[in-house]
Amino acid sequence: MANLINFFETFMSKNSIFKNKQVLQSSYIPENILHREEQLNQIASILAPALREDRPSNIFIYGKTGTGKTLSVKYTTKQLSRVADAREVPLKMCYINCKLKKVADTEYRLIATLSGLFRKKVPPTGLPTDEVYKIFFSAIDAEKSIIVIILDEIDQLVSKTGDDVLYNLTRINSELKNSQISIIGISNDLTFTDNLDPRVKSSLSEEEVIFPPYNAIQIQQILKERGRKAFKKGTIAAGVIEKCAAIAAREHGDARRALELLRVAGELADRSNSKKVMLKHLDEAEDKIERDKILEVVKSQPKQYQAIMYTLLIIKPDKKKRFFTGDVYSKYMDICSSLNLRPLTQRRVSDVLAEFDMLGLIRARVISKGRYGRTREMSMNIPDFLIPKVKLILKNSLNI
DNA sequence: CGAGATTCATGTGAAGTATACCTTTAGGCTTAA
DNA sequence: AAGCCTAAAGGTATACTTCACATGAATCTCGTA
Repeated sequence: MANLINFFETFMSKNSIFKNKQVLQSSYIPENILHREEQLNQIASILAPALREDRPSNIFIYGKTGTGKTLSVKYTTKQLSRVADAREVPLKMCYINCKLKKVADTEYRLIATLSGLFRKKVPPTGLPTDEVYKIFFSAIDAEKSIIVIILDEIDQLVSKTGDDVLYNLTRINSELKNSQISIIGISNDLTFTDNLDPRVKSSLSEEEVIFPPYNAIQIQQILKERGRKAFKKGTIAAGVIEKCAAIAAREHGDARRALELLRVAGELADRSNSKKVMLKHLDEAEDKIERDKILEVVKSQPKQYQAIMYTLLIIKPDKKKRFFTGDVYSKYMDICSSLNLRPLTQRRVSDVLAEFDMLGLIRARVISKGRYGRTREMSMNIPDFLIPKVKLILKNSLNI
């Protein structure tokens, strides 16, 4: 006990190198956004008519991850609704991330969570989908207002459930008496619109905004700006920002990654009682981020998925080695029987493996081996140094 | 020797099933007049 | 008689299974040079 009190005391008296760590969190919205003037202006001028209670055009936004799409949209809509509030213009913004499982990854759930934002609770299952539409419909049409629905990572939704949802959403306007909705779709898949129903495509992308990647210099400026607010003066060693930017620029100019890197490096520096963020902290941070991300994904998988993941690790944890669906499935059957777990069918396992590919846990592609059939060729995408740790987690969670 | 047919192992789409959950309805019980 | 609670009935979404067909290049077959 005494030890811990001591620990907390020193923790508090020890001065952190952070001034305000929040600034580096990905949820943080700075008051001025660098290098996105053009995009911000575009979005703002498209949305501005909302203040005169006209329906703004639908917007389709694309650009790779970490190019500031979400940030810019949130920033604009936040300012816009501030003005709207001041002038008592009825304007409502709904931000939804379609990637989140159990939140908005099916048509039903999307409309359900949307209704939830209007204080109309919808049960997680049981209602017919059109019933949910009706609930949503009456919720938004209850009083006159302009509603902007922001669908982040919209490509995820469509690839899983098709574009009917979008069609229904864009069509809903003609039925509404009081309100009008417009949709902002955000996607980081540039080819996303290609497989879209032409009607949906044309109405969703009445306006388009493109976010190009940042270059290394721009990322540096962003990092400096945020670093200045986040860290106390003189706590960043020379070259740290530069290296951080270089690492991120290597990955198509992903600013989110750069900021995360800087934050985690700072945390590591703090923890090791260092007075400055050093270059070595960056290296450590890179590992830690990757590790945490993967461990997080693995931990949050359902049991069956974990069993399959475990099978993959047993088969060949080597990054280079290739393996096929057949190998995986037969081994998986073994593991299931030794675990007393009812095995899924091969059909299902095939889908799960495809999902692992999407999650980046494995790399997979479908190949034909000619006379020897056709299969999914896979290789592990989890770095070697993490394998034992992942294995341990799975063992724990599967009671092995 | 080369064009076309064959073959294998599994991908993939569609339809069916089990489960968990929702609303509605009918019956049974209580309560108040 | 009206009100309230409970359990059964009837309905849905979702995760998974079952069924059946699609794939595509290595290999085989067979006619031809």
